[in-house]
Amino acid sequence: MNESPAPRPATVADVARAANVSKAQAARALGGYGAVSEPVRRRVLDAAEELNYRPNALARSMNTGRSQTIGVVIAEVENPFFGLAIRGASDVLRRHGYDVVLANTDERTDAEEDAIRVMLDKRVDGIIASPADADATAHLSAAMAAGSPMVFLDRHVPGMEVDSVEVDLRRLAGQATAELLELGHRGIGFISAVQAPSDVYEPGMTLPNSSVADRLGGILDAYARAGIEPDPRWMRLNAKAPETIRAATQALLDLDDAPTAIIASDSMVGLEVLKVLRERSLRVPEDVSFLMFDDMAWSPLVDPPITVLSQPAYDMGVAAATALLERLRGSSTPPCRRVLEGEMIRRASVAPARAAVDEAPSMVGGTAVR
Amino acid sequence: MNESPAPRPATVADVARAANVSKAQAARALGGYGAVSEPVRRRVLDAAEELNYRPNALARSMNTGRSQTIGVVIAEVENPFFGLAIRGASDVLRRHGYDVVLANTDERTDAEEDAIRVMLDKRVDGIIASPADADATAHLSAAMAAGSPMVFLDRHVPGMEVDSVEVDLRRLAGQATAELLELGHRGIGFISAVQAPSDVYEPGMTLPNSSVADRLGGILDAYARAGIEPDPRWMRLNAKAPETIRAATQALLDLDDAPTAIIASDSMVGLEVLKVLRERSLRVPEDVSFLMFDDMAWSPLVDPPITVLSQPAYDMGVAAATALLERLRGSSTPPCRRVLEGEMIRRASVAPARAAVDEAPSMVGGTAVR
DNA sequence: CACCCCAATGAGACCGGACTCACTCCAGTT
DNA sequence: AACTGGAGTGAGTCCGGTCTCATTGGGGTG
Repeated sequence: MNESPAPRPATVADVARAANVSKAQAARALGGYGAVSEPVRRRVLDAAEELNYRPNALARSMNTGRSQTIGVVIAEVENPFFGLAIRGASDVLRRHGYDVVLANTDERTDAEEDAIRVMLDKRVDGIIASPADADATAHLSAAMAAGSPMVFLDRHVPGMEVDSVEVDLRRLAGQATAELLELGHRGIGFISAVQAPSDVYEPGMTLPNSSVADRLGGILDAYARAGIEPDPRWMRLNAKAPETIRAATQALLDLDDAPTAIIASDSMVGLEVLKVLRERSLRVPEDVSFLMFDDMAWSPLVDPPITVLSQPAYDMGVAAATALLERLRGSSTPPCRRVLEGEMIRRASVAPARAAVDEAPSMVGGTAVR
Repeated sequence: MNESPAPRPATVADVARAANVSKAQAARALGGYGAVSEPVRRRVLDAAEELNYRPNALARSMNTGRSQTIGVVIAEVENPFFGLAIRGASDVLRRHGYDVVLANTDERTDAEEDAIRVMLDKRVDGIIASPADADATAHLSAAMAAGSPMVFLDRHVPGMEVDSVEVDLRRLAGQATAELLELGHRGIGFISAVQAPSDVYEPGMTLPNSSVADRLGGILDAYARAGIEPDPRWMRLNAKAPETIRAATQALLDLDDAPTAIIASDSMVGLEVLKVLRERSLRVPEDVSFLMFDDMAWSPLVDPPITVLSQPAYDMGVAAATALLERLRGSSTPPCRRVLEGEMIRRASVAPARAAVDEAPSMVGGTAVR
C-alpha cells in the first residue's frame, strides 16, 4: 500500500507518452485548443484521467504571463472591516477563476513595499490595496508601471490616477457631527489609529490616508458650517494599540474642556473607548455621547446600543474586485473613484449634551434629530 | 516622460548582457552561490540595480519545486476567530519568507476540494486547513500524497495522521456544562452552525467536524457525570445563517421543557441568539443564562457582559504555522495533535436557574462557582 | 619545469506547459 | 489531373530562472 514517497505529478509529456502521441498533441487535447482528432482526444483525456494529470499552474503562468492570482494588501485581516471586504473581493474573484494572495501591512510602509514587491515577483495579475501612506507611493506606481492593474480599497491617493472604492466618509462624518452640534455638544472628541507626527491634531496637518482624513475633514466641515471653532486637542491620533487608545481616551476626558461626545474612527478603537468610559463609570449617553465608524454585529447589543456610521464593507470588497476584473478585461477607461454610500444608524449612544439638556429633545432610543 | 507602456521586467539574461558576463555567471552573482570573482559580482550587482532587476518568483519555483507559499483553507475569513488565526499564521510565515494564499470554503466540501486542488496546482509548499467534513478527505490525503505537508487548524480528522492545532474544547464544554448543572440548570441548549443530517441532535449522530463534536461531547459528558439525561432536542444544529440561528433559538425557547441556559457554539451564533433573547424580552441571566465559545473584544461590553469559553485564536494560527514550518524543515516525527488551553471567562451572563434560585449562590458579577 | 588543483567562467540542459512552424494527408475545386 | 486548403500531427522553441558540466588559466607543489 505504501507507494513511493513522492510520486511526483504527471506532466503533459507523461500523458503524451501514455497516449502514444506527441507532447504537442497532448497539450492541444488537454488545453482544448488547436486541431485534435476525436480518437486522439479520447486517448489523451483517458490517459490524463488515468495518470491523474493536473496542469502545473506555475509552468502555465510562465508563458501565458498571467497567474490567475490577485494580491490583496491591507492593514490587518483581523479587523472585521477588512475581513469582510476581503471576503467580498475573494468571492467575486474566485467566481472568475482568480485566487487571492494576502498580505498584512499594519499600516507600515515598509511592510507594504515588501508586500507589493512579493506580489510583483509572483506575477499577480492585479492588486487590491489600502495604501498606508499617500506620500510614500513609489512602490505603488512601480506596480502600475509593471503592468499590474491596481484598485485602492477604502482609500484614494491624491495625485495618483487609480481606481478606488470608498465610502462618502466626509459627508457621513459631517452629518454625524452636525447632529451632535445640534444636540448641544460643543466639544466632540475624535480618536483614530492613523499614524501622525503628533498625537494631537494640528490645523493643516496632513494625514497619511484619505480614509481618516475624510473622517476628520467631515467633522471640521460641520464645525465650520456651524460657525464654531473646534479645539484641535479634541482630535486624537496615533491610537492604534489598545494602550494608546486608552491613553488617548483618558487624555480627552482629562481635558479642562473635555468633550461631551466622542467619535471613534473604527470599531476597534470604539471598543477600547467604551471600556475606558465604563471603567470611569461614565454613563453613555447620559455623561458622554458616543458613536463610531463601522456597524458591527455587536453594536446593537452593547449597553447602550451604539449609534454607528456604517460602511458596506462586503460590498466594497465586491466593488473593488469588480473594478479590477474590468481592468483585467482590458478596459482603459479613465480611473474612477467609486464612492459607496455609508449610513448613519441611530441607536441609543447619543443624547443631548448635559448642559443643553433642557433645550433639545431627548435622543435616547434612536429617535432621529431635527 | 511617458515610457513604453509595459517595459517588461529585466531578466537574468538582461543583467548578464549589461554586465558583459554569461547568464550563468550573472545568476551565480545574483543568487549568491558558486564561485564568482569580486569584480564580476560588482558589475552584475550594479547592472541589476541599474536595470531594477527582480527575480521572477514563478520561474524560480519552476525548478526549485518550492514556491515559498502556504495555502490557507478555512471556512470563512470574516469569522473573527479565523481572522485572528490567519493573522497569527501569516505573521509567523511571513517572518520565515513564506506568503499566504487564502481560500474560503463556507464549510462546503466541494469548495474545499476545489481550493485544495488549486493550491496543489500552484505548488504551494504546505497547507493549513480546517477540514469541513471528516468523512470527505480524499482530497486531503491526495494533498499529503502529493508531498504537501498539512496542518489542521481547529480540528482533527479521526483516522488521519496529520498534525493539528486545537483547543481542549471537550474539557472546556464539560466544565461549563458542569457549572450550569451545579447552578440548577437542567435544560441546557446548544446551538451550532455545523451541518448535520437533521436540525436536532440525535444520539449517536456523527458530526462532520471534531471541533463541534468536542463541544457537544463535552456537554454530554457533563450530563453523564451528573447522572442526568439530557433531551436531545436541546441540541440544535444546522444553524449557520442568521435566519436559521434565529429559528433554532426560537425552537429552543418554544419547547415545553425549554432550556434555562443556552450555549452558543461560536460568537456569530451567539450574537444572533442574544438578539432573539432581547426581542423576546428575556432577561440574561435572570430568565435565561447564556454563554458562548470565543472571547470577542465586545463580549465584556454587551449587556450583560458575556461569560465565554475563550480560545487563543491568534496563538492557534501561530502554532499551526510553526508546526508546518517544522515539517517544511524536513521533520518526520510522527504527526502530533497540539492541544492549546481554552479558558472559561466568567462574566455576568450566567446565573442560577430560576427554579433553583434559592438553593445555589448568586453567580452574577463573575464570581466563580464552588 | 611538469603537474595538479581549483577558482572562475560559459554553454547549455532542464523545469512543465503554451505555442509556432513545417509537414502530411485528403477532400474539394476547376 | 493538377491545385488549393485546412485538419491533424510532431519537432522544437520559449518563458526565466537553477544548476550541471566542461573548459580555462593561474598559483602552488614536487
